Amino acid sequence: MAGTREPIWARPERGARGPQPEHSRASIAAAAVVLADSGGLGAVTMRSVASALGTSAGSLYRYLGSREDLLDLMVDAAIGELPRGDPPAGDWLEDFIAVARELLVLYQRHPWLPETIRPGTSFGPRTMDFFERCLVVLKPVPDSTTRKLEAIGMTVGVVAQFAASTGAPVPPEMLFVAVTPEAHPTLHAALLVTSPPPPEPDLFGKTLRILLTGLLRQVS
Amino acid sequence: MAGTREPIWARPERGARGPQPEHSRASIAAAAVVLADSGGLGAVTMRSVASALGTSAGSLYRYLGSREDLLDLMVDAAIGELPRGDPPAGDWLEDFIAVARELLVLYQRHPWLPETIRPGTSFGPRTMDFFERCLVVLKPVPDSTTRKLEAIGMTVGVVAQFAASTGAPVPPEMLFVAVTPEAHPTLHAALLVTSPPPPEPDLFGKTLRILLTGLLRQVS
DNA sequence: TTAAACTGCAAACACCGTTCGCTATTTATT
DNA sequence: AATAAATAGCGAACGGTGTTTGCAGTTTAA
Repeated sequence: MAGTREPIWARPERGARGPQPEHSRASIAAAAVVLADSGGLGAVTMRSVASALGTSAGSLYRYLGSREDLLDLMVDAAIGELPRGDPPAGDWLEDFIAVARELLVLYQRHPWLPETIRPGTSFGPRTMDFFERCLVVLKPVPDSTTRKLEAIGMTVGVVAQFAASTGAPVPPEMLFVAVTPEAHPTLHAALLVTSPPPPEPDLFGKTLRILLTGLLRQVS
Repeated sequence: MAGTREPIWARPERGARGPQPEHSRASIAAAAVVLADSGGLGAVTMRSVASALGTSAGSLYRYLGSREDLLDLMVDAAIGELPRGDPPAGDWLEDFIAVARELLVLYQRHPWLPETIRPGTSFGPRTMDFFERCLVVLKPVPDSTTRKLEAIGMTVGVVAQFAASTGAPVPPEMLFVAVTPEAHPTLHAALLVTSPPPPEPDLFGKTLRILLTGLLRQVS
C-alpha cells in the first residue's frame, strides 16, 4: 500500500514557507510539451526538461513526486489547449462530432498524447473541463449520464485510433513482411491490387455518427 | 536513414555456420510473455528475460537486434494463442463478433498486449494469420477488402478500449480529485448519484454490432 | 586444412529515474 | 526582534536500463 501516492492535483503547488520557487508546474509542463512535440515522449527525461528550464534533474523533485506526475501535468496542459466555448447549439450529434474533431487535431498536433494517457493517469482540472463540456453538449440527449460517459469514453478511444492511423503512415512492405501467398491468400491478394478503392472520404465522421446514434438517443 | 532496421521477420533466425544456438526466438518470446503476464511489461528487461533463460543480457543480442524486436516477438506469440479454426459459418456478423470476443479475452489474459502493439510494431506471421482469419469470416460481405480492413482495424481498437476499461478499475476518488462543483456541475452531479443505472449488460457486443452494421454490409 | 562465420559471455558505456546531504532563504511562532 | 521550522536549489551519487565490444571457443564452407 506504500507504492501508491496521492495524485499531484491533491497536493499543494508549494508550501507556506521557504523561498519563492523559480519555476511552476505550468512552466515545467510547458517545457516538457515542447520537448515531446519535437522529439517524442522519449525526449522527455528529467534531465532534458530540467536543462530546458535551466535547472537540474534533482531540483524537479521539488515540484514533482515522480516522472508520472510530469506526464499527468503534460496531459492536462495539452488537453487544456482545446477551445473552451460552447459550440453553436445546433444538433447535439454534429456538435459532439465537432468536439471530437477538435480532439483529433489536438492528438495530431501532440502525437505523444494518446500514449501518455495511460492506465493510472490522474486527470487534472483542464481535462475535467473537457468532460464537462462534452456533457453539456450532450445535454439534449435523454439518456442517463452513465450512458453518456460510456459514449464519451468510446468516442475518445475512436479518436485515438484515428489519430494513430493518420499519423506517420508506415510503408506497407514494412508491415507485411510476414505475409505469404500460401498462408494468407486473401490478405496477399488485397496487397496486389494496383488501384485500391479510395478510402471513405470522411470515415471519421461516419464512424462516430454510426456509433453515437446507436449508443445514445434512445428516447425511451 | 540509418536509424531504421529491417524487421526481425525479414532476418534469418540463425546463420549457416557456428555452433547450434542454445535458445530460439520462440523460447525467448515465451519467457518474456511469462514475465509480462505476472509482472507487467516493466518486468520484461533484457536481464530478466536472459536470467529466466539462464543466460546473460548481452547474449540475447545474438537473437534480437533490440528490445523492440523482443516486443515484436511477444506480440506475435500472444496473438498466436488465438484459436485457428474457422468459426461455424453462420451469420458473418455474429461470427466476426465471436472472433472479437476471443481477442478480448486474449487482451484480458495478457494486459500488456495492447500497449505493446505500438506505432512501429512489425507484425509477424501469427498476426497475419489472425488478419487472414478475419477476412475469411468477412468473405460473405460484398464490400471491398479496403473497407473490410478499415472495419477490422476499428474493431481491434474498440476491443482494446474495452479491455482497458474492464481491467483493474481505478477508484473514482483517485480519478476525480480535480472535479469542482462550480466548474463541473454536470460531472459533479453525476458522481453524487447514489445508485447509478446498471451498465449495459452486453455493451461490447452492442457496440460492435452497431459499428459493423454501419461500416459494412452496404449491399450495393 | 584453413578461413570464415557464428555463439556465448563478462565487462563496460551512456543514460535513466530517483535519493541524499548540504547551504541558503523565507515564514510562522514565540 | 529572535528563533525554529519548512522549503528551494544543487551536485553527487545509487541502482537500474538498453546496448556495445572484445575475446575465446565452436561449427561449417571453401
